[in-house]
Amino acid sequence: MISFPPGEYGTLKVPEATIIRLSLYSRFLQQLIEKGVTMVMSAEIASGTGVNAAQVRKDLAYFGEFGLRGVGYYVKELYRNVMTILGLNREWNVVVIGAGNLGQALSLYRGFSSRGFKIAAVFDTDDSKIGQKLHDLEILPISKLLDFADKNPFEVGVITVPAKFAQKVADLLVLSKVKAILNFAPVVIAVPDEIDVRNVDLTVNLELLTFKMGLKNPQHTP
Amino acid sequence: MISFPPGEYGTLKVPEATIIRLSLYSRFLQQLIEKGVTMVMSAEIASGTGVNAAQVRKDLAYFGEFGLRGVGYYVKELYRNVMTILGLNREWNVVVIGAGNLGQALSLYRGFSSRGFKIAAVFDTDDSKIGQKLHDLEILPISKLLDFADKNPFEVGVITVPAKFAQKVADLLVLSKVKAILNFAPVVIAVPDEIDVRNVDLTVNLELLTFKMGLKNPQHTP
DNA sequence: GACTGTGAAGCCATTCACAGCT
DNA sequence: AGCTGTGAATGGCTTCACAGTC
Repeated sequence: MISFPPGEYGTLKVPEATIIRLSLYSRFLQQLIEKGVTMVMSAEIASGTGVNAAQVRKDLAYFGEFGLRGVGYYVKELYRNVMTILGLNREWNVVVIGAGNLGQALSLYRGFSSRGFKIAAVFDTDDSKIGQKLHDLEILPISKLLDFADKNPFEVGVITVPAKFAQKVADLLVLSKVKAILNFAPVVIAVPDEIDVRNVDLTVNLELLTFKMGLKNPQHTP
Repeated sequence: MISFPPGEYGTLKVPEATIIRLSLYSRFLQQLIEKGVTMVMSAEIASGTGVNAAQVRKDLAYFGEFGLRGVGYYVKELYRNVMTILGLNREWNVVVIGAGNLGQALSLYRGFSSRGFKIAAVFDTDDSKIGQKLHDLEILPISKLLDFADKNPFEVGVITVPAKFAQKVADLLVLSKVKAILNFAPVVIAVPDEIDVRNVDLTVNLELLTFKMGLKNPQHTP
C-alpha cells in the first residue's frame, strides 16, 4: 500500500498492485495509439492486459474521472494521464552497475529508452571490459562512479553484479545520491529509508512454473 | 491461489506468493550452505529475504514440519526439502526464442544453470544471427523449432521477441508441446489452459520507482 | 528457555452489483 | 442503452499471539 503525501491527489492510499497495473495499461494504450484506435472501454483494457474490468476502472478512478459514462475512455487522453501518474512525463537518468550479460542487455534494452529512461552510463570493475562500447555507451571503471555522479546526476541505479558485490555497489550508489535502486542481485541490500529499492528476481518466475509442473507430474522422492 | 491435486501433500491450497517466497528462501539457504552454516531460525531467513518471520514459518508449514521447536531448521535438510517442493530436484530443458540482447543474456545467465535449468537451444529469425555461437550454444533458425522439439523435448519456452511476434512464437511453442512459457514480451498471449504462462515485465519495476519518486518530488502539470 | 507450528484476528485487495451520467 | 464510477461484499494474505515441543 502506498500512501500519498497530501497534494496533487489529496491524501489517499493506493495499492502497490494498482501502480503495477497502471504500467501495464499504459503499454496497452500505447499499442492502441499505434493502431490508430481513439476510444477504448474498460473491458478491452482488461482483456488486453489480463485483468478484471472492474479492477481497471477502480485503478483509474483512484486518480480521477478519466472516462465518459456510456462511452469509454479517449485513448490518447487516458494514456497521457496514466503516464503523468507514473511520473513518465519527464526523462529519468539511469546508471547500470555491472556490465555482464544482463547489465549489457538492460543497458541496450529498447523498452527502457522508449519510456523515457536514459541510460547515462554503465560501470564495471573488469579491466578487460572497461573502455568497450555498447553502441554509443562506454563502459566506465567503477572507481569513476562518484566523479561521474557529481557531473551527471542520476536518479536510478540498476545493480547487475554478482550477489556478493551487491551491498558494496549499493553503498556507492547511496554516496552518489541515487533516489531509487533496481536490484537484480539475489540478496537483500541495506540502504537508507528514503531510498526506494525494488528487487527483481529472474529465476523466481521460472521456479513458479516448475513448481506447477511438478504438481501435475509429481516425481515422488522416496 | 494454487490448488493441489490430491497426492503428495494432500488436498491443500497455497498462495502463489508463498511459492515465490520459497524460491527466495532457497537462494538464501544456498548462500548459508556456502558459508558453512548448519542451523538457521525463521527470524534469520526472514531478515535475509525481507519477509516477516511468522510468514516464513507459515510458508514452510504448508508442506510439512521441517523445523525443530526450540531449535530452528537444519539448513541442508530444509534446502533439500524446499528445492524438492519447487520441483528443482531434477533438470528442466529450456528453449529461448529471440536472440536479441535480452535473449542472449538470459541464455547465458548463470542464475538459471545453477538451479538446474538447461538451455537446450536459442532460436531467432534474423539470418545474420543464425549460426552464431553463444559459448557452446548455437543460434538456430526458428523454422527448425518443431524438428528440434521432436528430437529434444523441452518443458519451458522463454519468449524474448518483440511484442508483435509474441503470439506467433507462442503458437509455435504450443505445437512444440511446451508445458510452460515465460513471456518477456509486453503483451498478453493466448495458449491452451493446460499450459502455464508467466509474464515478466522489466519496465514495470522501474516505473513503480518513478511513480514513488514523482510523489516525493511532484512536478505539477498545469 | 527458546523457537516452531498454527488458529484467530486484522488487514488489504479484488470482485460484485448497481447508481449515476452521457 | 451503455459504460463508468463506487459502496458493499467477498475472498485471500499477512500478522499476531500463544500453545506445543524439544
